[in-house]
Amino acid sequence: MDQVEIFKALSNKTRLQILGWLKEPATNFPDQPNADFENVGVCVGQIQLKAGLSQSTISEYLSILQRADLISSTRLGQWTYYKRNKEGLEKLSEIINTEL
Amino acid sequence: MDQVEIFKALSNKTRLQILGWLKEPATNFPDQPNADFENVGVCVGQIQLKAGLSQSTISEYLSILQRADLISSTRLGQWTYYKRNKEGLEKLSEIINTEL
DNA sequence: TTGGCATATCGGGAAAAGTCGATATATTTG
DNA sequence: CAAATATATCGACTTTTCCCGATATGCCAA
Repeated sequence: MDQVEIFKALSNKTRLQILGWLKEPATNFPDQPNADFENVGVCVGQIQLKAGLSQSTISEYLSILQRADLISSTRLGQWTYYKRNKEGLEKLSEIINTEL
Repeated sequence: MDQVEIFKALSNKTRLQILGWLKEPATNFPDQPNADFENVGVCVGQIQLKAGLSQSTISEYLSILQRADLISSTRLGQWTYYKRNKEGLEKLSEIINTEL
């Protein structure tokens, strides 16, 4: 994964917020029914609701974050759940600490 | 400083390279005459030479990095020297580790 | 198997970023 | 002070990003 793409993914207020929300899903998405935050994460609709942007925009933003390895997705039935990707964030931290 | 602006500053290959070069100035700018890397850093012309983009572009890039607190500048005579800003980078690391 | 949700993809218009050459400003030196 | 040099700023053009509505796709239930 290109480093520039990681930083581009983070260069947007809404995408940064989403990542922050997914760090504490139980706190930030108290209304998600049948939540299994640990294993699957939060579904697109809940994130969209909280972000207040269009469905297509949020779907796109989530895929940008996923391409940057910052989040990962699981499909369950008609829902796609996204969660924080610990490994990707650790790698980012590593880049900053060793290369910049 | 807005977090988004920090990540935007890093969302460009050349700017990322500059920051990397300034981490090891003695290695990356062996030709700078009268170099005082510790105290002042590297002058714009040397960075421009290495980056291979126009003078105006590099000047602008350096000011973007400075606005993001990732580097700092010192004017000495007709030269402006830029160096890595340790504190800003530590703060960035902190953001990633605690908020994302 | 059809209708209804949830999500993804597509196409586009507006805004921002990338990058340049030209010009302005500051500093040193003759 | 005038010329020379280093850097900053400006104006312009191209490319990318933002964000939307419309449409497509996938999945479930009746």
